[in-house]
Amino acid sequence: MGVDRITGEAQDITAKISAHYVDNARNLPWRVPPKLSVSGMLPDPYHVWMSEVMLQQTTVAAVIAYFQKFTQRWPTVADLAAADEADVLAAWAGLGYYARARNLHKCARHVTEQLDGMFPSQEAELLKLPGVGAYTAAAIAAIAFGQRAVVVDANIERLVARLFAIDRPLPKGKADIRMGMDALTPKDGAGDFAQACMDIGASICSAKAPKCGICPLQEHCAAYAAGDQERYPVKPPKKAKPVRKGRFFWIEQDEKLLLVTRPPKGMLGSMRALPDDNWAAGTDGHGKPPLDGDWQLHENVVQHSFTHFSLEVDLAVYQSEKIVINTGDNKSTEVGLKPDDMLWWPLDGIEDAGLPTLFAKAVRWAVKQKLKE
DNA sequence: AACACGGGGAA
DNA sequence: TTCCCAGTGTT
Repeated sequence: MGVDRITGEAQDITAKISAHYVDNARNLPWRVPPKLSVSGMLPDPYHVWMSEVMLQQTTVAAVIAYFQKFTQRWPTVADLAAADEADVLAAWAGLGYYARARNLHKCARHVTEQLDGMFPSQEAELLKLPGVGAYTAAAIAAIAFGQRAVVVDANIERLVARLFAIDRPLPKGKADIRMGMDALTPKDGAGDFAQACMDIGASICSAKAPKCGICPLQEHCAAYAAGDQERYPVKPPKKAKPVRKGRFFWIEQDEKLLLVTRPPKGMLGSMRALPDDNWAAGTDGHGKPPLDGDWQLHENVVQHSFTHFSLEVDLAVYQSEKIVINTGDNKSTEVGLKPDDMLWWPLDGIEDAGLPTLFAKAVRWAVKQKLKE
């Protein structure tokens, strides 16, 4: 069953999606409500860009608080460009996929310094910006600039795959899905139309237990007609997730905790962290502490799941009285700690250090242990 | 084309 | 547990 089966109904489907949006749009902080949107009002491109980047592989519920925090702290793209990268990354901590935050800051500087603070309005130009891919470029062009662009995110992927019963598995099936969305996308109001589709995808055409009974597109849906809704979109089988072991090192002195800044690329790149045994390199960590002394080992205090592996974490606590770390020169110490990347953070305000969740979990465990003693 | 890249919520 | 989420960049 192909897209062509349904093209005759395309305008009908489009009209029903648009109509549904008028009364059922989610009220989201980066959005212009449909009532205002019809009179031509467009949202701030900075807000659209910020929200779209945050929403990449991330649920709306998780994004809202971060969006509020970022736009209050950095109201314009120039403000964000003027910020230190470390502050932006710390503010992003907990949201995940930290390359997004590095690219966000890089993009803000590019737009501010090279583009006079104006985001491009054309999809092809948007696509050149760091952290802006096919989806985000189309979304910004349509939502912030009123361009006709074919927007395909996970919601729309699912909605269209079901509507047309697209059998070719992803990622190849993405081309069919895109064609279907192209056939539906109106010349005017593509931004609201995309958001309308996403809302239906999120609240009706959900991944599990879709609410076909209240779906305005029920009579047009090929998957529903076949009683096969949950089969779409067809995806390839998933790979098994290996389990890896790693160790964090707790070094405390004068009520301050030793943190490091991680290397700028790869896992949790450029984020502040506890010193560890290099578990991120692709295998189990080596387990060796970064300096000589007495260590108390606590096994398996944290479990954490990443996209492609799970991690079991031990925490080794430094017990020796006085810590001797030569920070006088700029060489790597024998133990693998680079003075430039080290910082002592008051335990008191450790929640402000901007630690990714993995390390925040270990800190919470350690603080809790200490209270019990 | 396949893989790396976080974290939380839902069932 | 497993699956999924307003994907992008690298190899």
